[in-house]
Amino acid sequence: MTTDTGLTLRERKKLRTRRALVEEALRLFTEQGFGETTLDELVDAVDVSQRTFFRNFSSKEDVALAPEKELWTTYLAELERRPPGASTLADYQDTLFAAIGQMTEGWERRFLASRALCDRTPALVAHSLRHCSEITERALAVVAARRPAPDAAAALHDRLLLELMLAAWRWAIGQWAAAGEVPCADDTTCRAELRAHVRRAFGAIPGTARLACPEHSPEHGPERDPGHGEAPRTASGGPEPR
Amino acid sequence: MTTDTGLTLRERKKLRTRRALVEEALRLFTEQGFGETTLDELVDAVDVSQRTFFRNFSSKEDVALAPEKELWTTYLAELERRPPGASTLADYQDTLFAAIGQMTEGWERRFLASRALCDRTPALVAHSLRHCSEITERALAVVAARRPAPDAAAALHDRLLLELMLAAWRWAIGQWAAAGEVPCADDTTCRAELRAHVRRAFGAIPGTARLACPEHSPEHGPERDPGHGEAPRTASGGPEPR
DNA sequence: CACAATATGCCAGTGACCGGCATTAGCTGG
DNA sequence: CCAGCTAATGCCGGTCACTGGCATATTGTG
Repeated sequence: MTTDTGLTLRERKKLRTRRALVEEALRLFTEQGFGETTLDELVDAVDVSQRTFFRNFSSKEDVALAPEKELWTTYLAELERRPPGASTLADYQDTLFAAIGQMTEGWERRFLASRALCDRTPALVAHSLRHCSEITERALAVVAARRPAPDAAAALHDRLLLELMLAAWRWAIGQWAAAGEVPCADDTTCRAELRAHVRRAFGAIPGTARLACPEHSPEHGPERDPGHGEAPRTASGGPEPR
Repeated sequence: MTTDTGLTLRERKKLRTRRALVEEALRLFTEQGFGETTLDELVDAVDVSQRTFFRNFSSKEDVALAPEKELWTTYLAELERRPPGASTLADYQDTLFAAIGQMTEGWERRFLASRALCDRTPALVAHSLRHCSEITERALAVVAARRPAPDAAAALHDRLLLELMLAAWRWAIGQWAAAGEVPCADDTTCRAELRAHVRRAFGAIPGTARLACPEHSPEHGPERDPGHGEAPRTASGGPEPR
């Protein structure tokens, strides 16, 4: 948990309005919908001008996704701060947990609200995914800076591993949100449950990985019929079909 | 390649303006930028009203991403049409190749233009990723309909495999675009190169998969220092710390 | 206290997007 | 060939997100 000490008065003031905007935005969007809430309503409720809003957030979507951005900004900082590890899944998970631990109070509530909004609002999904992809690029840059990929294949591996992790993350928060519809007892247990979901999702990755290797037995869904009549013709490795 | 025969005159006319809009949009956006081109410029160039534009496309971004949508719509149709296979990576690749084969003439040129625009325009990235995620959901629904996942873990595996595939796809078209800056000799070879890139990217997935298994040796980046002093404490598999 | 640096508010503009309504153009049965 | 139907289109007005310019206020500093 970070605190505000060491900030100048002006900065604290700005931070206060910023937080008020996030809080009020999540409240309004949740109550009456994202598209149904105008910016004027929001800024009137917080009693600031539109100009001020746009100096704090780049768009209407931005404020709704503030909790998500907060996490990933911290994640990147943490990734850069940490000693260069092997950049494995376990490393990524550690870094993620560290970032989660640094979130300010009430973050889990805000984040869940933000996520629920995403589920209702396609425009928010788009912005969220874009943000994710930007994080991916930046994280890849960090990893590449300390351990340059020897060739294109290695670079692809790094990227796929990261995307795999993000997919697992998305799954985890999906599960978390589904279980968290009924509000948690308190913030601490709520956050602990998030960690548990993340652990579970990350733990499933090796299984998927094994599944992706065609040479290994699929071992999943034994009820399948491998000898199907009109089986899909094998495409990988065959000669170039015009 | 699909042809227009069997369509009524009205439908052909509509299709013509639709295509003209895509063509002109890609041209204008490429020449003077996405944000710098107003809708009025576009519709004036094609000589239709804004109203007509919005009956063909849901947004300004939509028209810029039309080639991408064309591919994935065909992909989904193809996925549903095909006999239920094992839903492996090879299946997905086959389906993808089939969809690529059905694209209309000049698709590769349009698609590359659209992609180049994405690289320049964050807003387009957002919409593109959202579209991808929608395709993922629909594809998962198709797969689940014919082979319901026995449990949550299996469902997660299905999802991760699909996301892995899409990540590989994005990588492949990235490579394709990079190589295709210098225009291809002709459309056929251009498309053949795309297939080659996809094959290569998909082929790399098992390697990544192996990498994601912690029990296997990393085998990639032997210059690493595994015995680092402040090694990250193991996170996966430990007892649940409440 | 004077002065510099920001933050803020106000305002007018631009452009995407969406309704309603009249008009036109392609379809269809006689 | 014509009348009637349907669907596509154009026109128009309105809403709203977002931007830039400029004056004002508030805070940090010597």
